[in-house]
Amino acid sequence: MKISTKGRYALRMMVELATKGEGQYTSLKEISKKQDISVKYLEQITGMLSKAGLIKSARGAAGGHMLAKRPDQYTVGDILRVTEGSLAPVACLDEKSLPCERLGTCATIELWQGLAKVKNDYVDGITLEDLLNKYKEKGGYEYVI
Amino acid sequence: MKISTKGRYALRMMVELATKGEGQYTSLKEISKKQDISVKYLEQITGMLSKAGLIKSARGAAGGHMLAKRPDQYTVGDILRVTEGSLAPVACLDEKSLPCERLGTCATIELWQGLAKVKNDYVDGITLEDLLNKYKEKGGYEYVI
DNA sequence: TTGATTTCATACTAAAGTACTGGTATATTT
DNA sequence: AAATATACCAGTACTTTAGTATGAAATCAA
Repeated sequence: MKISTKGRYALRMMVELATKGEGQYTSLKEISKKQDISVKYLEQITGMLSKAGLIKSARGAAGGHMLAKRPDQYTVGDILRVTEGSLAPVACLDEKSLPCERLGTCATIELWQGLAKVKNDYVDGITLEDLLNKYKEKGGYEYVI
Repeated sequence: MKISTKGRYALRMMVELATKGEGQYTSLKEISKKQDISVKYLEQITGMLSKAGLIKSARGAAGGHMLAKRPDQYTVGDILRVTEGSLAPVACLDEKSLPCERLGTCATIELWQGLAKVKNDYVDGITLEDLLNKYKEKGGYEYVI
């Protein structure tokens, strides 16, 4: 019942990207230093986010990654669902899952549907901008002139 | 981010125990048949529930398991926290965990605390009796005269 | 054009967690 | 004593997690 490092690191990386001005690329090397996560592992995460269209990436010497939208346009749910897969607490609620044969007499399906809903509603009520503001508040981001 | 079989089976078993009158033992053999879960695996789950005081168990020929309280006295959260451990989405929120060294600048701790709260509040708002009623509604429990 | 930098795409691996099964001991009823 | 039933401890196969390793491809600067 835990969020994996993929999802947690993805949020930390997105916050880091959000500290940069629009149209500016940030390299994984830099994020790796600031967030203490290996470049190689970050690459896997940017792969997911890039494929899902959440970030734009550019190769080469001056390349890196940048947000595809403004920080307030991302919810935490958007980012977690890409990196963690569905937030559903049971497999039978996943989109790709086969219908459960116990569904007819299942006493708990509404329970799980409800739990999925409160989780999704909660993470969709918080934006990347909210996280960025927390980060600034706590001084994790040094203001640069 | 999934509930494991331990938690799911525990709920199904508790519902099955709840169908029985007060003071009446149910054997794992019977639950195993009705819920199609191996007796051996159910043993592990009853072990946890028994240790936590959620059920009373008796060995011997007429033994089995029974609820320690009325169905409306259990929340789903009570049962899940025993079998799944904490519902916290990140390890640093677990009681026994060491304090996170990143806490000072962590932009996401409030996010995880909030998610833990909505999850716990939700599962604590549903009782075993609610599940039992669903089960009866759906005909999973045959009424015995 | 060469070299440095950076992403992209897989493959691999060690450790941990999940979902069980098996065997023995113990307790109770008949 | 025999049958029934849980309790407890161990083992095991499988999957997932959390990375690391290798190398190719693209871009830019000198």
